[in-house]
Amino acid sequence: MDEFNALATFGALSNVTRLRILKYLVRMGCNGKTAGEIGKAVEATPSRASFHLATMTETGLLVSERRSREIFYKVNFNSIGNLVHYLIHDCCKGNNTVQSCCNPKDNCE
Amino acid sequence: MDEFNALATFGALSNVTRLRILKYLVRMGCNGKTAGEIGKAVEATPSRASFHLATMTETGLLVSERRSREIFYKVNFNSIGNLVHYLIHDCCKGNNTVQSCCNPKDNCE
DNA sequence: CTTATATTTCAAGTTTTATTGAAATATGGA
DNA sequence: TCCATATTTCAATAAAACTTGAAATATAAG
Repeated sequence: MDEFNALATFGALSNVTRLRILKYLVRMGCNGKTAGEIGKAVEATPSRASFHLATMTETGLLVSERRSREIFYKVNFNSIGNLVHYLIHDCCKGNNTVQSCCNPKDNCE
Repeated sequence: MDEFNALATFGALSNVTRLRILKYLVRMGCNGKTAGEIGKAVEATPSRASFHLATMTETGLLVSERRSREIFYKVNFNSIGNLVHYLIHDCCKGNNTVQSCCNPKDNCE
């Protein structure tokens, strides 16, 4: 992941509707859910849901697939993993676990 | 970390100036750097640097300390760790390493 | 007390992002 | 073909975030 994609992905995660879409889709599992179902779940109008789903798909957080008239969206876990890796690599100098990153012993005080 | 703080922290990381401030301060180590040095490093005017440093400090990403006329800022690694934990907990159902989160085997395909 | 340095705060303007509702596109069935 | 459903796209507006430069605050030194 490069800086441009990291910025876009952090931006995608910084909106409450999109963060709730992500949480909903994580719960809903591997088949994904339709744009309509997602919109209802997060209480967004169709066009608003579509707008946020497009943003999340552009950054790579979600992947979409049309099945007949419906479009299914699901989480791209690799994208989340890549973001975490980017954050840990750049912010914790290569330590690659949450534990070593967050250990107070490593935090200068 | 709650949803509100996660949103604010993702927002703090979604701006290129702030992301570069974070990277700079990670490199610069535990004593921190002054607002002036940080501003020069990321090519921001004093007021712009101050604005972004305030945003980052409010979310908990940075901590500040005045020493005489200067204000030193440094990274709060716990904040980054908490954010990663929030992301992994909510997005990967409790698996707490990057590896298990991102393993394609767990990704339904 | 005055001046200089470091930083923040404020108000104004600009840019970006988000919302809304209507219209357009895509698919499937009668 | 015509109609219904699902979703997206578009244009207009609204809201939030960012930038700028000037003024204010805080600290220190002469």
